Amino acid sequence: MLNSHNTSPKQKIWHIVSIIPEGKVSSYGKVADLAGLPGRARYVSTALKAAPASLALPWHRVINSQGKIAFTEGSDPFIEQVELLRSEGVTVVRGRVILSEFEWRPDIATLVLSIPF
DNA sequence: CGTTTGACCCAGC
DNA sequence: GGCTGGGCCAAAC
Repeated sequence: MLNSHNTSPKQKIWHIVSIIPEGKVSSYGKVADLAGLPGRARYVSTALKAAPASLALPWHRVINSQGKIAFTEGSDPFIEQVELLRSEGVTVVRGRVILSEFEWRPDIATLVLSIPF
């Protein structure tokens, strides 16, 4: 068995976020699901906030289930997220991303092989 | 300690 | 599209 017992919930979340491809986005709830924490979307935001900068996570690729940026519109982090997304080719209109076009849809096999827990 | 907060989500109007 | 109520629960107070 893999090391599921020594991987903390935060580490699992950080790992899932780390494998979201450039130019794609995922949602808090989806990240929670993939990390084995269904129903814990809220905790994903907590974990991202607590993530060490040294991990250099692509946190900007995580938005809400409606395709919208979760930060208050016009706030500094909101603006930063829009810029980061646009810099990698993701279209953002009024704080929203068209999920049908940019949502990350990993195939199961690739996903399993890229998750160490 | 008890209470509130929050980068959330979904079903059901 | 919007609003509500309920679920979620670690962190911050």
